[in-house]
Amino acid sequence: MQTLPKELIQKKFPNLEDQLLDELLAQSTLREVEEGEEVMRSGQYITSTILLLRGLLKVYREDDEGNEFLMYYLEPGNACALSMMCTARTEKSQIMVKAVSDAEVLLVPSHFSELWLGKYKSWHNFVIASYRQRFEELLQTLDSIAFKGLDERLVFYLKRHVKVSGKQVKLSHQQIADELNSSREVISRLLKKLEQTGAITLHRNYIEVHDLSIV
Amino acid sequence: MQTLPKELIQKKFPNLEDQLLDELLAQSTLREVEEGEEVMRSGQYITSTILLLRGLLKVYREDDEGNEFLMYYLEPGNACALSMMCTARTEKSQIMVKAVSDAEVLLVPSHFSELWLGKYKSWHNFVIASYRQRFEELLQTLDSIAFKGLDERLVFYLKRHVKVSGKQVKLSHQQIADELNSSREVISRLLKKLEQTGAITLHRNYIEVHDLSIV
DNA sequence: CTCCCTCTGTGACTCTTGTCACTGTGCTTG
DNA sequence: CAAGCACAGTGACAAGAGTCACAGAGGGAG
Repeated sequence: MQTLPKELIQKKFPNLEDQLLDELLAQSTLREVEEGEEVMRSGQYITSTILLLRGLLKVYREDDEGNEFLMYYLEPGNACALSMMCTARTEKSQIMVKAVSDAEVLLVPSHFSELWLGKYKSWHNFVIASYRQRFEELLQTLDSIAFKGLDERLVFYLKRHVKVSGKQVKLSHQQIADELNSSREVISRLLKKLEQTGAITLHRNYIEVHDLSIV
Repeated sequence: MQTLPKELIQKKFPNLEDQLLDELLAQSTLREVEEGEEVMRSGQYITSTILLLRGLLKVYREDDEGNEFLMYYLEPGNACALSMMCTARTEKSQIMVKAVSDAEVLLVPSHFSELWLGKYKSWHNFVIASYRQRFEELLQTLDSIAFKGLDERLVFYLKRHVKVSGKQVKLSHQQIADELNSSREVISRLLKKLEQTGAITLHRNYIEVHDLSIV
């Protein structure tokens, strides 16, 4: 546990009212997570709303057979919408949140998260805005899966990665395949094609993105 | 325009507070839609939140090439979560809401919908509950597309249909294919297989569902 | 009853994606 | 330096799904 400078939270979540910030400081706990660590695991009981202060998180969907795919990223100032839906989720398919880089998250006990919905206007605005934003992103992911071939999905995936982490994509083909719920060989082939168009350059363990709009 | 009996709304939306019901009566308009009519069309500018009083609606996702697939159903007492996100949606991919049966919808101008979020606790609870419910359903749809083959998706589709409309599925193979974003021949073949297991019986223009749990 | 149109069934073919097997390659570690 | 290992490339094959062509079958309209 570290000290929680109010200014930091205020900076990342500028729309929350002052009194709420005080309650946030009082009731929530700060957690530091390391790169690669799972912030939230499938099947786990959700007791806190997750607010991201620093770092980058990935949110995956998993099924009961170990398959997974990337739904979207969370950046500082975002909240995990799914952690706000503390309905009793007894389904098989579940959510996994993993830290892409070292990160700091603020854990708000669900109890307060619910309470504040009625108490603080800025909180319920924030929650509704979060839902909307995640809904939109989820729809985009859904589109790409439902309507596009794997080649286009790969481009979509790379574009999104570039947006949050820059043009040096430090991932192996296997990792990309996992996040697209595909297989390594197929991804290798498609990446090779992309390289031939000049959109990317392949290296060992990382990909250099030049221009994905030309594809 | 018909008269709007307050009792009817109260019955379908039991959690809305009394004063809000009065405002609802005052500010919203009732619209009757016929079977097959499109309540909301792709690309259209969304100016109202849709509350369903009677009938059954289907919500589709469409892309720019005319492809579509069914996201979920709306039943009386539900609201179209997407119509609540009146953010400027300039994307190509869009939403379409179609009436499965004759239906009555209540159109609440977005202005009031937003206003009430702060004014009525029961309204913002309702909105948040709607988001959650749709989010859950969307995730289920996403799962079936991402992780399952077309055969399982077809079963999922039929199950959902049975839940909202009963065991007499009055749809042609072509319609089903469209809603799964597939093709008629493939659906015909898969249905034939299902019939051979005894789960369903095929007729002209409708399917009789016996037991989909055995598949 | 007959014509016609829509719906359904089926075989043949293609394309995409996944799987298997194997090779090569560069980094790391002893 | 040599061995080992994860990563990457590639060909061959299989399975799933989409497309094309066409044949029946059923129902409605005249």
